[in-house]
Amino acid sequence: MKITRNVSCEDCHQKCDIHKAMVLTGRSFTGTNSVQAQFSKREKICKQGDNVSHAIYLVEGTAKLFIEGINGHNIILYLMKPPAYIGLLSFFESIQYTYSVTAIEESRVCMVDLGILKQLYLENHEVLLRLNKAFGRSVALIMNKIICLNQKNIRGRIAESLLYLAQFYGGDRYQLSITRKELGEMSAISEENTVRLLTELRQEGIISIHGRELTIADKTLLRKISELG
Amino acid sequence: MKITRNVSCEDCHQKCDIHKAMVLTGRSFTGTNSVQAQFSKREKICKQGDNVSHAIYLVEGTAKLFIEGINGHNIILYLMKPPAYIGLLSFFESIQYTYSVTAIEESRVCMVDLGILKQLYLENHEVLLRLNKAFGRSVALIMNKIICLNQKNIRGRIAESLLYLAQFYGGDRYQLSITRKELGEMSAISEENTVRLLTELRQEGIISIHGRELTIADKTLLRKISELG
DNA sequence: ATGTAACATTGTTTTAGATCAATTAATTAA
DNA sequence: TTAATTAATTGATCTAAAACAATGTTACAT
Repeated sequence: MKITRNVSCEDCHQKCDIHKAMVLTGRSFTGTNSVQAQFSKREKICKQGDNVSHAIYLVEGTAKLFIEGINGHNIILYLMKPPAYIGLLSFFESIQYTYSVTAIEESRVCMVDLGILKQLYLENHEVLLRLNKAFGRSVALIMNKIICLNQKNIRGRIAESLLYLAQFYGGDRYQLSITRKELGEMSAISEENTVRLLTELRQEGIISIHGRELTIADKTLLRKISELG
Repeated sequence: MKITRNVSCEDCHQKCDIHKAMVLTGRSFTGTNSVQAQFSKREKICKQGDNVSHAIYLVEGTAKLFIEGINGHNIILYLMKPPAYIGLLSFFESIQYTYSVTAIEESRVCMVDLGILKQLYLENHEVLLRLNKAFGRSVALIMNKIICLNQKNIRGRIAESLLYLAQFYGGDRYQLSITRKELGEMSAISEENTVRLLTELRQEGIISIHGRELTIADKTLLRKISELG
């Protein structure tokens, strides 16, 4: 982590939700102690078990949100791109993070003091409502993940992950920013089986793949596989 | 389901969060269309996929919240006892329930029109904050569930479920209100293996069990099993 | 009381998917 | 430019836990 700037939001040209709320309530930006930090690939932005001290907002780059399990066995719940709250799920009840976030591309985040955010939503429930919605979206993703991981076989799970990525990257042809191992961690599949499944899907003409570039050739069929497992 | 009363909250002697908020904002109770309903054992209170039209509040009894998976394979996320919001996780973002809730004991719920709740939190962010906290608690449970189901072996999973139940019932000796099958659905274990594991734990002197009455004899060891799998 | 349906138990078989092992390819750093 | 990591691939083996099967038990309705 490298602190890029120690600035008030005034000087920031990323107009995030929190900034908007501050303008709306006519609050002063001085003394907000907002910090912008840079994270390089593979660097941890927040760690499961650590105290939640700031609301972290992803401003640039890509990151993965995952649970650290026993003997280094992780589960990636979802990927994130800006704008996105990072320190969100742990916000209202937990004091410690229940998950970790790691940059998978060079990323920039903004860290806002929790106290300020709390004062803010006391004055303006719009902030709270917006936080809530983001919250709700995360939960929907997680609920879906539970079903997927526990009800589908590995074929269905990887199909679902590939469809998720298409949505995430915004197209049926995308450059994977995650490794095979990480793709496995998204789907609770071992690295080896992840590779085997990709090969299988390629041989069946459902996807085509060259290194990290992946194209979904037959989306209908991939959806079917995702549904039926 | 049997509608017990079609009353405004004035006549209700269960002073729930929503009621408190209404008093606080000085709102009228007439025309709130709140409905109280009775559900018998095994009856569904809300169903995955159905539209969310009311905030449902558990007033009496016990219920299980679960995801309905493929070929009748359910996952119970947690149990609920009053006071608890039932139609909560789907509240802010989803229009359809992402889960089902079934009474496992004779239960009574209160159904409050969503529109009213929305008006209410616009006027009083305390409601929203309280909803949020309940929300956060649920998420914490769910996050934990994901780890458990994917990182632990069946022995660790059932140990965790038994510890959860001790907490839920409020003691190390409790009358199981769920069947073996349901205990399995809490832990993603087949009914048969659930029985086998219970027998195993009994033979090891870690629990003692007579029909539906279960006593945790060695909590320390059970915790160890839950941790190490 | 008696039959029916829901629940519990135990043994056997099967299999999906992990783990192990070994090799090749691609990045990254020096 | 070449070591040194890190990532990808393929085959062989192993095993945890599901599925199958059969039987006993309890609870509930008529």
